[in-house]
Amino acid sequence: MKLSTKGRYAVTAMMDLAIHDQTGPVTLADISQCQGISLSYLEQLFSKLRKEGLVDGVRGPGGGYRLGKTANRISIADIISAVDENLDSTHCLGNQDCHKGERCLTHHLWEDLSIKLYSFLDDITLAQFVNRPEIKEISRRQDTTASRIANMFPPTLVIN
Amino acid sequence: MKLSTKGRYAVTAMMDLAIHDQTGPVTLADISQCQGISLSYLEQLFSKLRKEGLVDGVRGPGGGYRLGKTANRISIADIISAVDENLDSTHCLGNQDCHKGERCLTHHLWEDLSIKLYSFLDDITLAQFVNRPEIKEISRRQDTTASRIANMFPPTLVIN
DNA sequence: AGAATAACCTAGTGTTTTACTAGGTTATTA
DNA sequence: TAATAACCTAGTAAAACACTAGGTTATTCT
Repeated sequence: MKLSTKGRYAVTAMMDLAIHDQTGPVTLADISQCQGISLSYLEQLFSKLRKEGLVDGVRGPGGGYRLGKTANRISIADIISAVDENLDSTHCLGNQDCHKGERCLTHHLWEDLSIKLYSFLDDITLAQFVNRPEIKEISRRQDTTASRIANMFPPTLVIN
Repeated sequence: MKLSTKGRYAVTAMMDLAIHDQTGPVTLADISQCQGISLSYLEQLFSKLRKEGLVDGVRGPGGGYRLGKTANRISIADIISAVDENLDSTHCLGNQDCHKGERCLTHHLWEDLSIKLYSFLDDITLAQFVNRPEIKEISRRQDTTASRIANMFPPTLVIN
């Protein structure tokens, strides 16, 4: 389980899709402009998301991307795992010389932590973000100004 | 909140210190050999850990590093924050052109998730790993072989 | 049918981060 | 006084990140 800017890009982009799930597909050009990520980089990320079945691509005018499953079946862990290569090279590599055994000990402890973290992120779904009434309202109307939304969303929110 | 191999190195090294907290300081040379990380790289990581007060360095023969606080006051989040630069550049940079406001929306949603993740990792302390009876036994005796420990620690463990 | 759209694909590139090497100095212990 | 091990700095190879540039395919609208 790795967590970097790349994962954040993917998650926020998926949030965008989830918000507009009822409205229709979202183009990568829109996400690119809104979130300040290069179009081609987004395409690469979405290629991986698509291979994992997290999004569906719709070609042609009026097309874009939409969620590949319902929002409550897409977890944050799903998204991050999809874009990170995640070779998971945590398995004892060349540690046979560890006479006291601490290597394997800390390795197991880390693996345990890693599993707990994954479970944590796997229990958080896109639906938990989108099914809040304030957000539903925003996804319904398209003409909302940024300032109004900023008022509706103070810096700190509480999920669930 | 970033999570990478670097963070894992720091966490597992700190677990090592926690395990030997009663026994005495642990040298970076030992950790380097056991965990397969270069000594100088460890020194750089521990320089940051030291600046955050998470470890104390003991010079000279018989020296090494020990925990800077009690294990129950050192969280995983503390350790990861210490070694990652963590400029936290998630704050709306050049997104004023976002006419529909989705950028700020997803930004807040991500920030919320980020806070939840931090809280999660901040609630897990080194003590939770070390205070288990099996591990206490291991830290008591020094002659334990790796195979015996491997038997004591199946791949999947459950914390708390 | 033709033009526009937008997904989809590949190769290459600058930048940053990662992890390491190599050299040192200081403090402590035997 | 010699050995130890923290502590420090500079430089570097490799990987990951994020982007540019060029295309192709499928779909929709005129």
